Amino acid sequence: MKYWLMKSEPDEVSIDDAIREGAAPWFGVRNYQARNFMRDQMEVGDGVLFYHSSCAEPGIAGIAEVASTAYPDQTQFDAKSKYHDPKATPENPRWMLVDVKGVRKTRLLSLTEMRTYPQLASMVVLQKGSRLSITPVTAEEWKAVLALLE
DNA sequence: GCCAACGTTGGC
DNA sequence: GCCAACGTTGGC
Repeated sequence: MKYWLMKSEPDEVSIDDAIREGAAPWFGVRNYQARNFMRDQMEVGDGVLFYHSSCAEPGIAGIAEVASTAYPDQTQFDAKSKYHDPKATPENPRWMLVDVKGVRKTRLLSLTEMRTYPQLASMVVLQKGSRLSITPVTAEEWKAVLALLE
């Protein structure tokens, strides 16, 4: 059992969407580090901090969980998709994803608030210049975040 | 819209 | 393999 923080633009998929839709493919990741986390490390049941990015109030907006192991992201094969990758083929997929299921909405733990807590200072998402859309969260960080969301 | 930080591409 | 140019992310 591992823990993760996953960024989503609420204009695309918000925590409300994720809860309403249930398990849904986390498509569109086009970064190798983030892909490798999904492909190599994620397991069904892993905890996810659902983070809203590129919006008025960026921060953790809810809890989700990993709902599948990794499989190919179908949007890479779709010439009409903005996530199309001409170098990917079904025989040789480049991009993998997992299904993610929204569990519950929480209060918004904003990025600025997160920065005020020493117990969260180690989180990858808070590091200078960090822009990875999927980052590992330690058990200690997970517990600390959940305590703040009570 | 700006821009710092970082990732990717491609010529050499 | 180096690295300049370019593209993207994402907070502000």
